[in-house]
Amino acid sequence: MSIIETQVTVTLPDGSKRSVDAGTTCADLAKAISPGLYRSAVGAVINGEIGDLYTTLCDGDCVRILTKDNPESLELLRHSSAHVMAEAVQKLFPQAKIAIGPTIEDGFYYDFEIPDHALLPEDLSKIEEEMRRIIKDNQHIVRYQIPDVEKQMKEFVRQGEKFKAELLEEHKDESPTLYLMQDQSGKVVWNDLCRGPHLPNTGHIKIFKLLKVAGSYWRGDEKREQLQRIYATAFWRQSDLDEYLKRLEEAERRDHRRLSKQLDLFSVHDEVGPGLIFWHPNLATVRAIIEDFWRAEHRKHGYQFVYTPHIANEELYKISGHLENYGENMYSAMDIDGLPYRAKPMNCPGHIMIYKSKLRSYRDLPIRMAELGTVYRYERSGVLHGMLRVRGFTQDDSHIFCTPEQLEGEINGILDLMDLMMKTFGYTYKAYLATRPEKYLGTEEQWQAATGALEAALKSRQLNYEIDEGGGVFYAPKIDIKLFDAIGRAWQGPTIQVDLNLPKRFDVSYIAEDGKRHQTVMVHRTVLGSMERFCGGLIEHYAGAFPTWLAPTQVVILPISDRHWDFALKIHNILHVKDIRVSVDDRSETINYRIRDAQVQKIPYMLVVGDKEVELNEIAVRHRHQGDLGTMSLDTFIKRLADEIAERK
RNA sequence: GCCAACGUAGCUCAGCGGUAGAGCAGCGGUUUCGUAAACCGCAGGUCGUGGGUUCAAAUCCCACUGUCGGCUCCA
Repeated sequence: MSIIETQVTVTLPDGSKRSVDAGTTCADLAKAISPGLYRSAVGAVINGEIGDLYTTLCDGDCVRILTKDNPESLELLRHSSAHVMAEAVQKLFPQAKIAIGPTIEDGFYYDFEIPDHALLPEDLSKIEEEMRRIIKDNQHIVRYQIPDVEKQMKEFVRQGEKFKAELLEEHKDESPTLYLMQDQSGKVVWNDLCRGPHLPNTGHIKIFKLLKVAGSYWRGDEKREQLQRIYATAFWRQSDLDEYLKRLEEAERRDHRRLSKQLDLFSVHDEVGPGLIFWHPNLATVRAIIEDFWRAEHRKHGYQFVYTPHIANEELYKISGHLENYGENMYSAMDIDGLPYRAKPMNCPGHIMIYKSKLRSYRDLPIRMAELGTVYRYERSGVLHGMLRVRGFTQDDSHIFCTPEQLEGEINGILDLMDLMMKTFGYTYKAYLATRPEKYLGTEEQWQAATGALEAALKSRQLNYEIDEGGGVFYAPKIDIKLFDAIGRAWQGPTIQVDLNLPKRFDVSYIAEDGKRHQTVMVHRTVLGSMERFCGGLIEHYAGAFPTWLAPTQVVILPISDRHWDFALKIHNILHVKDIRVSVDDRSETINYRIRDAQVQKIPYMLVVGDKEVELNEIAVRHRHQGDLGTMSLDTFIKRLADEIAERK
């Protein structure tokens, strides 16, 4: 053994340099800086990468010691918690084989194959209990570079850890490491093939919770082994966990399926089929108003409206390539006069038919065709979800036909419209530019031109965007917009695609100034997505309390007793002719009961009318959120209401 | 499609081998009320569908169907 004693120099976060003995670990460094830092240290960031606390420092390293006050340390906490969970599961279910256990946003999971047991929710508390024991043991978590990969491989095979063996085989040339769990005597009680990093010991884990069991596939591939997954989370502070659980509860409270029952919004029927939505009057009202708004804004932005058939000879989808590339999502053919017809899965071929119905000149372009087009797509039964994932839906679909020179301007126009829509509904958003994937159609120049136009438009309006390298579809680069709702959840939003495929397949062209035929540039875009998904999302975004301009019922009049009915009816009629959605609740229930009912129905305004109001010819106004607003004249109220509706608040 | 759980009155749920129960909603009365649930009564279910086990099935078993969570976040 010949350890050469030398010094290495490292840089600390404040920029200062420190000279330490070679072989010094981050832990030693922390101890040298201050005993307090050492006690609270759980890891380190070395040259920008999170690492173990016991990582040996190299000359020139930039080091920052991580404590639980650093947000990055949650990664360590959760990753180590995943190991503890896996150790607990294998202790309780010796047949369990471990797959992978990464950290994810808000927590972590671990996948297992347990041949002799299906995990039940009840098992979670048992596993938690076992985890607590492991944590109490304060096992050391030690990084161990595998000296002999072949030997370790055999060991995994002997243990039946086939997933770990497969992973080791895959990473054998990357100096693979195990993370060992050692008890206080130094005995290795558990290990996992893992690249780390991890906490120095299990004692740091205090606040964790197993959340749910779920199914998954090894490597996400449905042809491979079906695994059982446990989702869980861990935090440093109880208050953080409480807050997280509260967020989950809030999401549940806003669930559109739950609110639908309470507010009578939509239904799905076994007799009819899954994924097919029935819009009840309340939600149909909301939709109709959104559609009116949508039409008005599209008209302003130079769109023309079209309607296309819901079924078509499948020849159309052969030409478009949908049958070939999208056939799995299309419903099977029906026989009409001996010819196969299909329910339409997309609106684009139909719009192209309209475009191609006559010769187009460059002077005609751009042509912006818009349709609230209902389409039917086969979605696998397991993915259906309320209104958010369905089999029949109406897209706010548009196709823009233009010249290459017009493309950037058109993208800009779409972004304008999108921005207006999102602001109106109170969403914030973020843009992603998805570029050419590995498999693609068209030429490199076409991709460059199309992607360039998309990016130029984003840049010109100084919109913040991220590049999603290779994230485009095979026939088009695109801009995807991600929405963030009232509680910060992300939703799939508008999308803009420059199609490099259909114009060619359908020979979509125009006559240019040079008198020659040129291929038309075609852009697909949707701003709301589908009415189903958008309205479903809106329900959750607003927690069922639609803003006044959208509310199915905007005002309910509550006469105190039946001698006030005439007055109530008079108010009702005045509001009704002003196009206010108003009703009178003259049920023989107490006023408190009817107020409560209106509150639960989230009706924006309640007008209470009794002796005082009749005498003064006024109304007592109650707002669903602000409560009693006092008495005012009907004119004052109408003005307030009209302003609110005009402002779409 | 696959794995797991679930399906009882309009809604939320209890019952888990002896032939179905509550609260709310609904309907009929009484009450005529001042800012989040008045009182009394009535009615409502072939317990998702089909088959099996049993003297007896909502309850146990099988199949189907639907709902719900998950199946991308790489050792």
